[in-house]
Amino acid sequence: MHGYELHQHLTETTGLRLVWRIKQSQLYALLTRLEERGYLSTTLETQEARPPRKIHTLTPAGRSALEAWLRTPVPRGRDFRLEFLAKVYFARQQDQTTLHELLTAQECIFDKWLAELQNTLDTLDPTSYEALVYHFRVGQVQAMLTWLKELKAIEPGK
Amino acid sequence: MHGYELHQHLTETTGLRLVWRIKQSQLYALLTRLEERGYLSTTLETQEARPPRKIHTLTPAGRSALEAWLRTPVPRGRDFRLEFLAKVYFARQQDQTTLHELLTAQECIFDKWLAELQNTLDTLDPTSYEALVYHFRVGQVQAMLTWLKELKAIEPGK
DNA sequence: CCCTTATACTCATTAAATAAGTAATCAAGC
DNA sequence: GCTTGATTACTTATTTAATGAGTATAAGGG
Repeated sequence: MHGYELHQHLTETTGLRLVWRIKQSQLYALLTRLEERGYLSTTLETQEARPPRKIHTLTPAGRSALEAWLRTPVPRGRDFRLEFLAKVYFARQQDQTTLHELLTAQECIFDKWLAELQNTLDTLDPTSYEALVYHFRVGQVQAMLTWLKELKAIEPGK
Repeated sequence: MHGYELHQHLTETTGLRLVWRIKQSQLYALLTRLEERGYLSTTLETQEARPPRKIHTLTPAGRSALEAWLRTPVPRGRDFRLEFLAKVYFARQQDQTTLHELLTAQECIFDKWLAELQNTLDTLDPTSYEALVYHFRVGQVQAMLTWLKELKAIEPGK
């Protein structure tokens, strides 16, 4: 796909735009960076009377980086809203197994984190600011965990 | 306070560092920006054999901007984790009324947002990616709302 | 015929964040 | 007594992300 077309997909067609919005100029910059890093190869498709299209294709390195990325859960809660939901977007387009494994891996990470949070919360003065922050985090992680579980239940499982 | 001291407070003493971490160089940059915008006034305190301290004081404009900021709820959920929790940090140092009003205002905004989310969720194909994203958001907002309510109940409220 | 919209990409600028440095003092250790 | 390392206080350079605006051309609509 060339940059222009890709941008159209991202702003119109795709559901991905719900979680990941990018301006045109930023996308172009991103594409050249991805090429520099060897994830994309680019060929020019000249047209008469229009600027030539840069057709970008995933290199083998690019494809395997993508595959790896989309199987890896995110380490921190703050990456969930954007990055993890993007992973889910792509994982759903692969087989259901990929999605299931992603969800389970993420659940596992959050289970551990939740336990840690609960632990430190217990050590804190319940009237302190710290306690209030930890209490908030516990709530957020719990919400993410129930969402993960519900999604696993809904999806036409493996 | 001068920049160095402020940075020490932010990395050691304060509970604020739980939600808001800043590198030294970034803090200095921020302070000069705040001065440029008229929120801080700066005086030099020369010492022998040490670089002079820049003592920063809130201008009236700065103080009132702070007051306004800390009474204003955040418009979007993604600003909650960092910005809203910071507001709570400062609001707790004022009288309890300020905190209570902040919490209530935020609750009000999220109530409306939740209703909107529920509405659009109903119109969506439940197997679509969009539905899944909205479902997630509903969960997050609900978690924030219960946290807000619990905090209101706990604080020695007016 | 003029004005808008679509096509396709570029460039300049601002803003945010990190890393790394400076240069002097003081305390402690071998 | 000489080095090592921590403390004080602020600077500078570099990278990265993000925004905004701009270019040039052609097709389509009133």
